[in-house]
Amino acid sequence: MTSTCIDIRHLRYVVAVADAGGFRAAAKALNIVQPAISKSVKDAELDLGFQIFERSASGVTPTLRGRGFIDDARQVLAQFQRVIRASRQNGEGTSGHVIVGYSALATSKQMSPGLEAFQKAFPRAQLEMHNISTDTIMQSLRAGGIDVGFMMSHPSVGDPEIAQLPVWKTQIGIVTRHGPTSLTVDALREQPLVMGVRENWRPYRDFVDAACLKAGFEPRVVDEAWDVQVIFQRVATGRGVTFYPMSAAESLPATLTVVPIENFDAELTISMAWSARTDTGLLRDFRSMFS
Amino acid sequence: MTSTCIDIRHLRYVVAVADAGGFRAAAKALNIVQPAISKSVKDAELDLGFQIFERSASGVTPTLRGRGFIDDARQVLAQFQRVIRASRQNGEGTSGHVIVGYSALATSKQMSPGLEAFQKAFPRAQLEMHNISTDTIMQSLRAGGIDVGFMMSHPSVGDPEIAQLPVWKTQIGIVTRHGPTSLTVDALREQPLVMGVRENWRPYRDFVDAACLKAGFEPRVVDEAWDVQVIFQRVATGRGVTFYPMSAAESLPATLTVVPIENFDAELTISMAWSARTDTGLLRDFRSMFS
DNA sequence: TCGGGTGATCGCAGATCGCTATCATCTGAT
DNA sequence: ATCAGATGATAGCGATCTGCGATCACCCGA
Repeated sequence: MTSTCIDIRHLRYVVAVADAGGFRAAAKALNIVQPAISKSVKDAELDLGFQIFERSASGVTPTLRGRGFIDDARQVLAQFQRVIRASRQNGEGTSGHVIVGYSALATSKQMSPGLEAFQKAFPRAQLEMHNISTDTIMQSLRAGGIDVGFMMSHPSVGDPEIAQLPVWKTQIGIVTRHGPTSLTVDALREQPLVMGVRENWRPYRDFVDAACLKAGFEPRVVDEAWDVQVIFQRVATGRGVTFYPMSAAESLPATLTVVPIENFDAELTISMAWSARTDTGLLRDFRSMFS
Repeated sequence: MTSTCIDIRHLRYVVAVADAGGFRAAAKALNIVQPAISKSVKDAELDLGFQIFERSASGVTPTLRGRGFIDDARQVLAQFQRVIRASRQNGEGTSGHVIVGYSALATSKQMSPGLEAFQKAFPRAQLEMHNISTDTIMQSLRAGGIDVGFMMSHPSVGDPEIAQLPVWKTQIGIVTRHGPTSLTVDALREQPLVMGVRENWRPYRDFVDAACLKAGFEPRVVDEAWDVQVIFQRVATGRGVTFYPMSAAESLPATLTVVPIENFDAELTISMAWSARTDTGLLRDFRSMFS
């Protein structure tokens, strides 16, 4: 009877199993073999005194108590990793650490004043910016991987644990390579579109679909890409045009411009989001820069 | 060159070294040998990329960057341990966990209504009560070992990171075994006293000293004990009497009574304290039960 | 100068972790 | 009904790591 106390590794594996939905899938994600996962999870369950997962021949499902533990483990893991990361990056004499996740749609000059004000007010604090998708922002907020996110607000991203505050609004425009100064809905109707894949751009795609429906047409998507850079590249090579917030004009490649669409009602709201659970002191100071 | 990623064990050892003030002392505290500590700390420093401790022949002192890391490590460690502990104790379907530390002086019927209201409002939350000294409360609050503390408020326990809120006041009385209904200062002047050792009762001893000085005498302490139970036991065997808050009357052994002192101005304020950093959702709900 | 304190280094034994191979079981398509 | 393919569990083995003991190098104070 070796007491094998629980370890970060156990948490990592348990969370991986929960995320992957199975032992084998988790093993593949972690680049180790399945029996190692089996043993670790079993040891953890032995140490905790209860079953974390209900095993079946078609994967695993967390038990009731397991679900709570997994949520907690996510938090611990995120905090652990951020401390290591922050310490590695921290220079001499810095203190404090805020991790920001922002969707590509939120890239904008509206964000800069707040960031600069924060860095001026807290020069010893470290600000870490990550460009990630809206869905990933929500996940990371819940898990504690990021402290605050900037992204499009949308009913589908509602979550009682996550607080949101609208910070600015912007109209949707069209990104093209030859620069008209504006576009009519009729001109837009038959335009071939390049858009982000639904898997990674779900709320934005839904929003665009709704806006087009209201304008009386169905978007003709001829190409999809995972990343915003790839979308812009495709637009630049003439595959089509794409919808994009007017506020993100500055972040476009030099060869592209974003132009307004006449009589097209599509106003996007960009919100700041944070987890109600991890709302600590420095983070509150950060938020105050945007309100 | 094995990449030996940082682990909870590394954090544990680093914090232990910081607390013990040396590698050998930390080893003794952890019941392992010193070379194991040496290696772990070295591995951690290698992984982090900077020196955590400045070694000298007379012990170690944390470097500037080391201090920051140690503080963070304390938090991670505390959160880690609490998750494991909470999960082990959690019954089916509980969620949420609040750890309360309270000084012996704060034991009182004034605390109960708030606790009961909280448990009624959040029946699924787990409430963990720990009886610890005022100094330990402050340390644990900073390190994240407890969420909220009840203790005597006193200027010497001031700390910018720790928020405090007075929750009740009480006069100091005298605990004796034969029960007079009250005591005069003159009768008190020559009484032999049993008190808590300064090391563990510093703020309270300072407070009592000041009160006696104001009343015009110096307390004659004939016996000191570490624990409140031992103090009461000594009082019960007739070694002397002791000062104690009137509000804690209910927690006295049956053979002892606490009586007021005439014309003795010694009002103690009991405060609720919490860390501004770890002020999360459920904790705020807990606090609201007391204000 | 030397004893007692500090941390660092080296070699060894036991424990741990991950890998390979295999098993028991369930699911679902044929 | 059956069989291929999926699931997780188990056993044995080798590489690695952790902790132990003995020892070293150093510094401070008597």
